[in-house]
Amino acid sequence: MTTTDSATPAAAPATNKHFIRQIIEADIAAGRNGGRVVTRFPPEPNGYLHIGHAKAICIDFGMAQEYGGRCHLRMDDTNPVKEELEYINAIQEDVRWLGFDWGGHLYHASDFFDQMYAFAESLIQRGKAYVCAVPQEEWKDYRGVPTRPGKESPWRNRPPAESLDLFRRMEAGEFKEGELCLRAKIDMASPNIHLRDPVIYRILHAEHPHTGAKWCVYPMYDFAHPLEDAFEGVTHSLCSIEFEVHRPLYDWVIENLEDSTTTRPHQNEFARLDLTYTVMSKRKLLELVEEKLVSGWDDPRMPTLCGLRRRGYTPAAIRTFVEIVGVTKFNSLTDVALLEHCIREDLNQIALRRMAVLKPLKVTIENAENLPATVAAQNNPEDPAAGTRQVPFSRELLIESDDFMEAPPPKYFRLTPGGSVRIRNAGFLTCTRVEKNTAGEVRNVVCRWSPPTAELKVKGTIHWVSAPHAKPVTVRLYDRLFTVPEPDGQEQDFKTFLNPHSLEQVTAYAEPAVADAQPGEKFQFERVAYFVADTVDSRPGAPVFNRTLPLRDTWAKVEKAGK
RNA sequence: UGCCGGAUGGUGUAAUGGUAGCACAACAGACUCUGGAUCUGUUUGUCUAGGUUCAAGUCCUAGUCCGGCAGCCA
Repeated sequence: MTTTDSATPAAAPATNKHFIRQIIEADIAAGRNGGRVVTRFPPEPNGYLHIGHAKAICIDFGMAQEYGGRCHLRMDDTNPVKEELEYINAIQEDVRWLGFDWGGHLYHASDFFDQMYAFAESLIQRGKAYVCAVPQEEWKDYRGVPTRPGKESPWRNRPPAESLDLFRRMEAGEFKEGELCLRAKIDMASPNIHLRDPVIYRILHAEHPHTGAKWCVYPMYDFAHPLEDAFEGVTHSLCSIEFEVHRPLYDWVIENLEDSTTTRPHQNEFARLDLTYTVMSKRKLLELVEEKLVSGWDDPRMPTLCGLRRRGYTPAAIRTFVEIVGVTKFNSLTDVALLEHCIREDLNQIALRRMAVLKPLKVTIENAENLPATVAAQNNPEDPAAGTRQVPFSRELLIESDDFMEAPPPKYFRLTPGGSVRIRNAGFLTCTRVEKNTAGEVRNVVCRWSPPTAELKVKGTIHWVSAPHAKPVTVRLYDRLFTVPEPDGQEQDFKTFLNPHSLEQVTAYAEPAVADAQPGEKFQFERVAYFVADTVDSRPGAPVFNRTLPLRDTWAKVEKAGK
């Protein structure tokens, strides 16, 4: 966690009354569940959270906040084969970083394994579930396909007492994985496959990260999820649209719950977030990590929350982004430019300004008699409260090599032979001559300096650092991870579209104040880009900077258009 | 070809029978000690065909296209 990300426990202000808000308001108005609003964010701890999860988090926690309710964080750990403790901790850190608080309401699906097991027995006793011995290879055949009904298992009408006995022996560990399973007895002819006697408990001889060796039978998602919601008193179970077809089963479980005192939760579905120039599936992100195409889950190019955090994104920007994107059932693809807009807007307000030169060119001042030793510079013109600092000045400066051109194109406002330019916070430079190396390259731009009071008419301002005072710092220039808007869904593998230039490391020369940057601190290197001091590789006095994203560059556009 | 969803500018969304609006992007201009920021303006849209109505993005009918569902994953 960084020092400058103040985790404001508030969602972005509501911009529109989307359908989830409408549903909740109608429920409150109708007095359903006593007008209470309880939501939950239920990640499976089998991977790191990404920007897509951020949408769900902002909705789940945001709705609870907005309507005076609460939101539970729940680890959906019903499959010990895939889940790990490492993820459980990372998930909590990420949700907290995003600015949300679950109070004392941290749950695990596994907290309710006893109750779930008891409920399963109850279903058996009521003839609503049975132990099935159809082997997995044959089950496909029994289940049928969406267009054709399935056929009933030969064990479907096994007496409850027999099923109960077998189920208890399953629980006792008497059977191998896959040998038996517990199914709900619903309707093998249903057009909804999820209602064709779905498996609700399976045998898994696996150590569970939370319950250890206590169980060898584990509930399936479709059975466990509605129960978790009911047991926790969740009123609004908000999830993504691929669960829409599961809703009848969700309702079946809830309706068969005998305890009428529990809350009656309802499931509502919204579309997932998808972004251009990235991939979002856990599988593909894992692939990038495992094949070392990125440095890890927190590589600043990754769309994971830890990656975005390390890249310099702020929680506020992500929350605003999610609010702007909105909530619908339409499967959309959001332009990553919108996310970039949100982070630019936030960073513009909060990032301290500094000067740093990425591709240095030497400037020598010929009239060195009356130079100031330092000049004052505002830390953030957008925020006067950020104060000012003194920046050392001298007769030898470094400027950006792009800021000098011997033969400038039209509308070039920077330094040119015989021309003048303003240097940020420190007066003006007028180029009197240049010195070149034997290859004919400009190595030194000799200038006459004029104080700020000179009021020279210039169109441009450039940044600079004093050469003898400059601190070399490592700077990582990150760019989009992929070269095409939709690396997914192409004919070729998504990895063929990896951007070979997504990371370029250079040494920049910065004003001295930059050396004191604390890990996680955010800056704008004026006229260049927003940067964050890396939380992993920075050392005291030797920060490493990650480029969050470049400043808008109108000149680059003009230049490109001219070509 | 079964079931469940969905379709509004390039992108994301709003309008809940009454002037199709907002944001991003793009483009043009103003301003500026960041070619940043800010401000102004411009371009571009209701999937199709019928119907109801004084009035339809919205309601009805038929179609088209897109997404999801056939793990003892979540």
